[in-house]
Amino acid sequence: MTTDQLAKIFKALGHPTRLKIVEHLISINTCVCGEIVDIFPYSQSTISQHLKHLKEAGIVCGEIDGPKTYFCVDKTILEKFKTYINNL
Amino acid sequence: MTTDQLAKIFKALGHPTRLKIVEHLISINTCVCGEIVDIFPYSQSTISQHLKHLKEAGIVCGEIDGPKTYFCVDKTILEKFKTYINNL
DNA sequence: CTCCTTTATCGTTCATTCACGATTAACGAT
DNA sequence: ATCGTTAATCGTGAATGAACGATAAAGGAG
Repeated sequence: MTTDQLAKIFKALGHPTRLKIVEHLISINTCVCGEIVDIFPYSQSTISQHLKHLKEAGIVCGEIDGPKTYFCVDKTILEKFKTYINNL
Repeated sequence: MTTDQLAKIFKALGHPTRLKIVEHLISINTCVCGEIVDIFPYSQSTISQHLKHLKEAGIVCGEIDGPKTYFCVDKTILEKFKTYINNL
């Protein structure tokens, strides 16, 4: 992983709401956008934008299934990220 | 550590230059601002701002010694940060 | 005291981010 | 074919960030 890729992940996690979204995704493994909207005091469009941000950083992936999208944390990337930090 | 504190650290590391500065500080333990300015293609004021950002996030500390300031990574905070990530 | 070095801060400009409501797109069910 | 649900995108405004040059502050050397 390049420094730029790592910095992108750090940046994506550098927002309280996005960090909490990732924590939530890890705890329940997978969920749809609507569930996250229900938990946080932000609009659907805001949550969708945060999820997009996390996806673009590569730390989260989404699978479209009909009108829903199932989001989950990319564990391969997360492990690489953890390894990087542990080597700091 | 609260989510907000953690997010601040993530955010501080979420810029390629700042991430490289932290890597450099870890590798040489401590150094002054001028050394960092010499390494990166940015002005003194820009580097100083990045260091301020890192200090405000708590991941870096600076000790004033005469006209110089010695910067280093706060290892206690770094360890707490690592622990958090490993528990993800 | 004056000069030089070192770092911090100020003020500016341009770009990006955050949050929102409104709209669009895609799909399922009736 | 239409309606309801779900999510993504568009467009906007306010706030923040990144980089710079110029200036200020603080200390050491002569």
